[in-house]
Amino acid sequence: MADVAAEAHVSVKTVSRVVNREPGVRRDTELRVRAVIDRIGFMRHDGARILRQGRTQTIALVVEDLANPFYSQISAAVEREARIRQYQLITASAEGSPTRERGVLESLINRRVDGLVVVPAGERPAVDPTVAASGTPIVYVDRPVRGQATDTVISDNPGGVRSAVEHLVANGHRRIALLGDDAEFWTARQRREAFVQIHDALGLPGDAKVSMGPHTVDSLTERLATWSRERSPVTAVITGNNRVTLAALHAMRRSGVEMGLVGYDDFELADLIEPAVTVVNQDPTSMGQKAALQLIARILGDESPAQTVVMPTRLIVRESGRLPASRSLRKASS
Amino acid sequence: MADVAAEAHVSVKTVSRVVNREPGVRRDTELRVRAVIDRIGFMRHDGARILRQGRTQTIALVVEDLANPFYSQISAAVEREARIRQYQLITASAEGSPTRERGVLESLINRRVDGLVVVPAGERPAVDPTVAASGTPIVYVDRPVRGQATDTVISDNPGGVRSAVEHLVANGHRRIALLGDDAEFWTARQRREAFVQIHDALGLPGDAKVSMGPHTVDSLTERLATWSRERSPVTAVITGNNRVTLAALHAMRRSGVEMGLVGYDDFELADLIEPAVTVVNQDPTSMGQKAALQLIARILGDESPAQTVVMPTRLIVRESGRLPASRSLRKASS
DNA sequence: TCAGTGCATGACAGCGTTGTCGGGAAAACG
DNA sequence: CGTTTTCCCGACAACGCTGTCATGCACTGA
Repeated sequence: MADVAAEAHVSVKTVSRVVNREPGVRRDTELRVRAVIDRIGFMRHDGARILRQGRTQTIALVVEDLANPFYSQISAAVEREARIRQYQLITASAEGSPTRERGVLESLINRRVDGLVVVPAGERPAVDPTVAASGTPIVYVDRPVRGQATDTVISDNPGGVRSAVEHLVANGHRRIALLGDDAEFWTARQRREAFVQIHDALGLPGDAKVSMGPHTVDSLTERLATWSRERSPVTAVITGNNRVTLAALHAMRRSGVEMGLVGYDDFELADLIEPAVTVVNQDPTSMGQKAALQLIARILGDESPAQTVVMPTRLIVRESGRLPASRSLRKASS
Repeated sequence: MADVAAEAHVSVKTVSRVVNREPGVRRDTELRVRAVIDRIGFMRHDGARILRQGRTQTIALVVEDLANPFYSQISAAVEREARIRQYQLITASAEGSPTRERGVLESLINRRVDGLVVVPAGERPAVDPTVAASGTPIVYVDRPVRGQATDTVISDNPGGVRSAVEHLVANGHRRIALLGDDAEFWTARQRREAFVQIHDALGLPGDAKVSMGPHTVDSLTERLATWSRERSPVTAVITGNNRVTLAALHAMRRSGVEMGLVGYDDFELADLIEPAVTVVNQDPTSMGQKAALQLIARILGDESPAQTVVMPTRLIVRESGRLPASRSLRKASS
């Protein structure tokens, strides 16, 4: 900027004014400055600008695994909202480790990001004290965090589970089991509790059968085989998220057991496998968008009380929820 | 930092030394400083540090659509390599628009990111002049860019297409067509050219049939119907990428035509749909990793000539490449 | 005892901007 | 024509940190 100033015979401040389109520069001076800028290819150094102004116009997103479609959709949505509002997005993944998450958060706060969208890793005692102390606005997504009230966007897990169970029941299933993901995850636990509660509320026979992860195709194959060999066999399972659904589908294919299935999380091609998989769809795009908007509102000074937004889920009915018998009927008639 | 210095009765420089674990601080001074740091919750302001040191320890990734699994895998890989080496990753999406891409790049350079990994959008005349002028190292992924030599990581499109065609031919197919994506994409064009060339080289009957995108399920349904009604009908198609594969699968399901299929890009559950889809697998994770490593090498001063890395593809043989007849045989015998 | 050596520490400048303020010239006004 | 207002513009400091260099002190060896 000093170079430009020298070349154009003005002060750095005037160059600054031109670059930022501030008023108070005569037309011809502006043109002169612009000419020099173009000639020597000057580009404003935003680092210095940030240091001076105290705002980074950057938000950060911390997730577990960017390659998981659920998170990548959230990520795409957050990036989009941020970009539209002139914020840049730093994405970081904690790979599910609270330790790494701590480090990542610290580093982001050192950078003075204006705000954070976080899918908290594993079990956490409370809002991270580092973050809390920094005063950086933060919005949690998918899983809440214990401790003082914070903005949170989660999806309606009990509602989703209920819709799944009710759908199976409506299709004649009575012995329904849950294949949850690792109970370390809050969502997995919440879905488990909802399942047990609804199972009992509906007066389904026996105790609610639940198997929590982590699952492998092998372990699931065995599990399903066991369940289907019981005196009153399980006829349908609900899978706790996209990972489990995938593994369960493989296990079913391998072992040949035919069970009803409702998966948590929609996925591409769910309608093309046989039978087409009925799912509880969470809307990660909306969740990401909602979180980003809420965060930016906070950054812009919104002081209203912390808010927990519960996003509705939607049951996408395909075929896997029917009784195997009725599925064959459909096939024959089509 | 000044506050800490005052409280601890040392100079800011000493605080700086402690914070950065520089040598030359007596043990007791260090402890005193640390105590103050903890007490008042000081956190280093990396913005200022960056301004002083000239290095941002940040790289940026520009892709088309973060929600597309192909890009989200690249993104996850780049983030991982970056994080391991203490770089942060800014992710930005250009949504396929060269204009937006220009803006995004400019903004990233203003931030003085240390390097860029870019999946260039659409058609581009050459290396972006803004970027070129800034001297920021850049690595292109998935598609090269015309103009001066630059580091590029692409996958072996001709090889991938050849393996697909050969596989289909080996399974008895002769009338093979290509469903490419939008010819605006370099990869789509390259795969088309490879297809035509191999088609002719193998002496397959007739002209190589090609239909480029953008495709919809509707348009594909019609296209496939037309092809299968010809005097010598097309018996197998190759789809140009994951998007097209998905649409084609839906179209096939809807129209009931039975054709051989080899898809470009592997996808989850490809093995569970009926018939299991044979694919040409590119390895986005390796591509992202390779690109990140190359970029960081450049940042660290690697001056060797620009390099184009061609990543091999791998044909994952499942069932969709067989002739429909032999597929039924398999089903009956299993 | 004195010069020489090494270590711990501090003063200072400067990274590239922008906010504040003040000054001078031109324009407007009485 | 003198005075006030308006408009442009520049000087300067400061954002928070770190690299350089200087300083002072303790210790060593002759």
